[in-house]
Amino acid sequence: MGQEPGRGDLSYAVLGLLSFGRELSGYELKQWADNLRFFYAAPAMSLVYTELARLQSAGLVTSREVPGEGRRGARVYRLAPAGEAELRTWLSRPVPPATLRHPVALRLFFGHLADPDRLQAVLEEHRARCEELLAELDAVREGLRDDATFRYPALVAQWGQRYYGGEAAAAADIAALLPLDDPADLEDPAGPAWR
Amino acid sequence: MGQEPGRGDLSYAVLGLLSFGRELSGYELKQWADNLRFFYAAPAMSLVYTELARLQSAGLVTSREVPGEGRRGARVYRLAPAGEAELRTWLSRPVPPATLRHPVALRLFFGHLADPDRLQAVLEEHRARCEELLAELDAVREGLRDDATFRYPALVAQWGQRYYGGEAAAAADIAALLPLDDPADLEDPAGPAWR
DNA sequence: ATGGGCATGTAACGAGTTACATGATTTT
DNA sequence: AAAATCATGTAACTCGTTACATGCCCAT
Repeated sequence: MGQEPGRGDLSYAVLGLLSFGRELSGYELKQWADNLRFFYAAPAMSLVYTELARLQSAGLVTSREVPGEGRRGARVYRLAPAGEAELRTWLSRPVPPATLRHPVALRLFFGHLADPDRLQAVLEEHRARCEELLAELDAVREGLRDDATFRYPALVAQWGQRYYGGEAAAAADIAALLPLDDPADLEDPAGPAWR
Repeated sequence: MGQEPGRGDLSYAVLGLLSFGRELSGYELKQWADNLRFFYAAPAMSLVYTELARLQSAGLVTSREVPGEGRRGARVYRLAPAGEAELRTWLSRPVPPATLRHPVALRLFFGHLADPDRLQAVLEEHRARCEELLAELDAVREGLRDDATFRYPALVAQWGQRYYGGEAAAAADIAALLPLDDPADLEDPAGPAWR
């Protein structure tokens, strides 16, 4: 009896990364999977390996040994027809709601307890982090450009730039509204600084 | 020896919800906690109860029985001084990175495997969901208006409207770019439809 | 020789969920 | 009479994580 494949989205992400026509080792697949970090939690190394084993025993991927010239050999995985079929049905199934865990927003929610300077620093840190991700996304898009195979990943990267650009701008605008000692700041339903 | 309090942010969220000066039962606290859903996963009912018990045995909250007139009595919780101190030190500690799990983006990433109509439907569904949340946030802000106690929560709600407004717009703009059969769509580094 | 990249896995743990269990009171 | 709301809790489980364990090859 084969291992059940995990049915979380991350499971399908691992499978999906094999759908671009490349054979990948677990190690390589993990590098690719790290690009998911912009919009989804990247799977841990250990998860990639356990997931690949599961997918293989479910018949969704095949693997073969590649003796390494010089370096250590590796086991590389390839998407099986059953795996592609599984991916297609996955894409036709209902999409779970997006989940966001935004520790900065959570802290802002309890801003009445925080040192105003600290709150500023938290927002600024967040803004800076978003700018970093923006730069990383630039690099990703640069690497994806001109390869039609990755049109959809490139589109997602483009979406990500918009997303993190928005986050950075929001952090800056909110920082400009603090400290919130004057309740009048909130009178305009759309807020004073944007819209 | 008291139970260790959980050290996840959700643990502090439960504690923080008692920092607005109200005494709350576990049940009531859960209603309040549901407002966190816009920017953080709302804790399950069962978590609220177990967390309150932990917080109490750690001395961060106190509780008392309230006999119910007519309806069933309840145990209500109040923030203890040690709990407020704990919240303040929490707010001074490093903020973990935001984590986003965006199943729609994940599916778009593997768009080359999907039926184009299905992809459109997924984006439209996401857009509609964002509009719903936008409306819910309107109601939340309406309820929070005029109460200076909740200035920061109101600010977060305002941020949330900006956030979900951006998400809805992005979903619509991306839908307009599909299907991605012409790689020329991606030639402009900033994208054709925005910036 | 030290550290980093390649390469693979196991074991323990954690933070949270869903499912289950119970029961009064109120509204439809 | 049924369904919703108020009210509280336990138990099982899931989806991951971090920590641990191993070992080769290459550059500094």
